Amino acid sequence: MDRDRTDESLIALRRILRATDLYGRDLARDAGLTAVQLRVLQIVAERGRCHPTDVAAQMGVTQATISVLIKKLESWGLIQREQSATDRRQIDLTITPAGLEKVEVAPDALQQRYVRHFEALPDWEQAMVVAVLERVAGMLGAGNFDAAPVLAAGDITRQARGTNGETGHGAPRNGIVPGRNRAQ
Amino acid sequence: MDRDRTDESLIALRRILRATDLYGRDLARDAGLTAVQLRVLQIVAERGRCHPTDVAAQMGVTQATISVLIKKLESWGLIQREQSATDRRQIDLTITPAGLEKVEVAPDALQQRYVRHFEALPDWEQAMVVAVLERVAGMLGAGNFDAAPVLAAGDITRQARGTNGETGHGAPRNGIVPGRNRAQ
DNA sequence: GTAGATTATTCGACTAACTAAATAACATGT
DNA sequence: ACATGTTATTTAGTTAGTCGAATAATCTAC
Repeated sequence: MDRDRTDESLIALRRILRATDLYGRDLARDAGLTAVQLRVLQIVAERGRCHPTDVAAQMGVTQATISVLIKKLESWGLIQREQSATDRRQIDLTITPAGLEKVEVAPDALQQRYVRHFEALPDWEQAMVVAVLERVAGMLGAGNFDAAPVLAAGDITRQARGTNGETGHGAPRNGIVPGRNRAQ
Repeated sequence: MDRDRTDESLIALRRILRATDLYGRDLARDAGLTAVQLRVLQIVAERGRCHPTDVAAQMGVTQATISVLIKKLESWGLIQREQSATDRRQIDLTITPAGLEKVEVAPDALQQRYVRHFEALPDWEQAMVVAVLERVAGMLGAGNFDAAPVLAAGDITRQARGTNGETGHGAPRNGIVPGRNRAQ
């Protein structure tokens, strides 16, 4: 019966979402940010040079809200604000290296575990996993904004991989930015 | 090269997470709840008869925080508090039908799209998707609390399936509970 | 060039989430 | 029985996120 199949696949998908959700909540904390702040950062990282209006629209909040979030993130050196050349009312947002590091560091815990298991799979099974995941991503409608401008594949994984286990977070990992306890 | 494979699989996984994340933020709003409130509800739904301490631990907050969240959710009839029989300091939390409805309604938009595509797949491909998703869930460490006590498979999907497209949210969908605009 | 629309920011005010500390009720070990 | 630990709640106070309205700067049409 394919009714059972659909159920099974939904349950498995749910388990995946649940696992990532649990991490997701803690990720921001690990980065010393709130969930909302990290989200702004992620959006800017993905879009690469966008405007406050875009971010506000994508998050479903007003410009006023974004304005103060951006202000904080800029004061921490995580994103950069500069007046647009073409339309001087607008502000061009770009993510800084420090901000990019925050975004990249985030998925660490999840990825490390996953990558370890994945690379232990036999070759044919790896291929199958890739094929299916891409199919599922498509079925979820996640397909469009492919070719992420900033987060290239190598960048995403460079940290999570690498066999030097101890310092999973790369080297510096601390700039000016807030504490890991209280995200002002 | 299996380096490329790992990258590809991570990218696909990322796309899945991104898609669900975008929905995830809006889900709470659709339910007229905040993200945190919905999360409490989800945890109680999964665990089925648990204690505030458990929820607090899982969410990484203090008991005090949970206490007031639970109070609100109870006042809205979404969860039930009753003194434990075995240890009368403890409170047994259970989700109410109304609360369950909130949790189940949530993934609708996502699921409908997914299920539609999934059921259009040829048989062998459905089997493959199920197998891989379960493997991935295991690799992500999502494996343990299987056999969800409350959310049985049928319940999860009964709403999302069914070809009557228009009223995707089932019938009643509105009880006493807060508005969809401002989640007090 | 002037009128009207857009873009971003600031200000004031409100709510949700969170904590620490105090309290109350209950359990447990000795 | 008593001391100690656990569980949940309340209280008071902090912070972050959010909005609406007001403001300033700038673009666009006419």
